[in-house]
Amino acid sequence: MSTDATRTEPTGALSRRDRTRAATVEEIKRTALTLMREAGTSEVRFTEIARAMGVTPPALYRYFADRDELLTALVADSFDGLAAAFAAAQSSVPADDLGGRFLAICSAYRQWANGDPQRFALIFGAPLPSYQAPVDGPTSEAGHRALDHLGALVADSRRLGRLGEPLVELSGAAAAGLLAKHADHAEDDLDPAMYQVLLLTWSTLHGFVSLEVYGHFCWLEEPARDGLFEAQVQAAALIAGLVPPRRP
Amino acid sequence: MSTDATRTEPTGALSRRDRTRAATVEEIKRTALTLMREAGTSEVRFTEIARAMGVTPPALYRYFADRDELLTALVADSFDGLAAAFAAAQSSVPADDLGGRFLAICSAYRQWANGDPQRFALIFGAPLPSYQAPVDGPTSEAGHRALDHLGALVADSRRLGRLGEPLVELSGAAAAGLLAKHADHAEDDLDPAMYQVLLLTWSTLHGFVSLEVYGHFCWLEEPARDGLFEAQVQAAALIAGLVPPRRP
DNA sequence: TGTACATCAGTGAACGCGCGTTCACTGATGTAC
DNA sequence: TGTACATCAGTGAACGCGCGTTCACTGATGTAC
Repeated sequence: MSTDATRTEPTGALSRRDRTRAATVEEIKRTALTLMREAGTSEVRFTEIARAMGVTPPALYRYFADRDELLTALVADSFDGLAAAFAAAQSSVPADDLGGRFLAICSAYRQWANGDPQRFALIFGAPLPSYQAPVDGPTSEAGHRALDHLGALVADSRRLGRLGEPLVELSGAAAAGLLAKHADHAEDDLDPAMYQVLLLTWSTLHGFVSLEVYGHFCWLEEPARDGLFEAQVQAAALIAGLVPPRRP
Repeated sequence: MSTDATRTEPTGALSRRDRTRAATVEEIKRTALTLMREAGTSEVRFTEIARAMGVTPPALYRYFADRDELLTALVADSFDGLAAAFAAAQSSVPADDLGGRFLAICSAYRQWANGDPQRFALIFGAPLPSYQAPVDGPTSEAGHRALDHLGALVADSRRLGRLGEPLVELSGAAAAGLLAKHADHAEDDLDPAMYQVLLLTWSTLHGFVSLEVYGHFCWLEEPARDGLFEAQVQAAALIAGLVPPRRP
C-alpha cells in the first residue's frame, strides 16, 4: 500500500504530494536567501518571505514550525552546498594531478562563496546569535567541510612522494597544540606538521575569498581579479609545499 | 566669551556640558557595541541600548537623530580605531627594522580585530544593508585603512634595497588591471607588482584573522594559536619578498 | 555674590506599525472501497 | 468507474508585543547682568 506511490512515481519513493511539498520547502529557503541578499543576513522576516512568495504568513507554518527552524535548515543547506561544490570540483580532475586538484578545490571555494554569498556569510561570517556551531572537533563544522578535501589532497600528495617541505617551520607551541588536538581526531592520516600546513593554506585561501565576497575587491575588474586569485592560489600552494619554490 | 570655558577647562576648548555630552555619546556607542556582541551586528535596538544604560529611549534622540546616524558613527569609529591601532603598532618599532614593523602591523590587525569583533565585522564583514562603502578608490575604505601602513612598509623596504623578489609572479591580466587602476591613484610610490604583493599579503593576513575572529579557530588553545599566527605572518612575509626564502 | 533667564538632559505618555504566531475555516487533492 | 471520506495547503481575522519615534513636560545646569 505504501509503495503504491513508488510504482506510479519512480522519483525516489515520494508521493506527488510529498514532492510538491518538498518543492515548496525549497522555494521558501530560496526566497529567504534572496531576501537576505537585500536586507542582511539576520533580517529574515517570516512575513516578508510569505509576501515575496505571494502567500499569507501562516502558510509557512505548514513547513517550518518556527523562524528558527528555517534558519537551522538554511545553515544545514549551506554546509551541504559547500561539500557538494568541493565534491564536484574534485570529480573532474584525475586524482594524480595534484596541482589541478588544488586549483579545483580553491576555485570551488571561491565560486561557491561568490555564487552564494548569504550562505557563505551564514557559516563563515559573524556567528548568528544562538547559532554558533558546536565546538567538538578540531575545527568548527564549517571548517571541517572546507578542510576535508584539502586534507585528502595533502595526504595523497605525500603518499605519492610529491609533498615538498612547507615554506614555514612549525613553531614549538603550535606543534604541541596541534599534536594534542590531533590525538582526539586521528581519523585522517595527517601529522601535526601537515595539519598546520593545511590550516595555513585554508586561511590564505579564505582571506582572498572573504574579502572578495564582501566586496573589498570590487574595484578590480574581472580579468585582473582572476589573475590575483591565481597568484593567491599559487602562493598558498607554495606555503603548503605542494609546489616547489621557483629558485631551488 | 567663548573662550571662558577654555580658561577654566583646558581640556580641548570644550565646556563642561560639552564634555559630559561627549562622554554620553561614547557611552551610547560603547553600549551599542556590547549589545551587538550578544545579539548580532544588525540588531542594534535603540530601545535596548537605552534600557542597558538605565535611560528611557527618547533620551537617545538628544544625541543621535536616528538609529541610522548611530550606525554611521559606529562605522566611522571602526575606521578610526583600526587606523589608530596601526599607528600605535608602528610607533614602537624603529623604521629600519622591517621585519619588526611587519610583525607589528600584522599583530595590530589581529589584536584590534579580536579586541573589537563587532567593529571588525562592521567594516570587513557582510555589508550592512544601505551601508556598503562608496567605491571610489582602488579599495574600499576599510581596505585603505588596512593597506596604507602595509604599503608604506613595502615602499620603505624597496627604498632600503631590502625587498626581495616576490614568490609569485604577476599574471598578465592582473598586471594590466592593477596598472590601469594604479594610474588613477599614483599617490603612493608602488608599482603594480608591489601593489599585487601588497594585496596578497593583506588577504593572507585577513584570512587568519577573520577565521579567528569568527570563532573557527576556537578549538586551538592559546599558545598554539599564537604559533600558528606567527607561521602565517612568516608565510605572508615570504610571499611578499620581505624576507628571503629559507633555502637560497 | 545674587537674582532672572536660557539652555539642555531626561521623562513618561502616546502613536502607528509590522512582526511572529494562533486559530477556526474553506477548498482542493489524494485514498478506500 | 464512482462515491464517501481523510488529509493537507492555504486563508483571513485576530492576538500580544516591542519597536522607532513624537511630543509636551520637569529639573537641573549653566549664563548674563
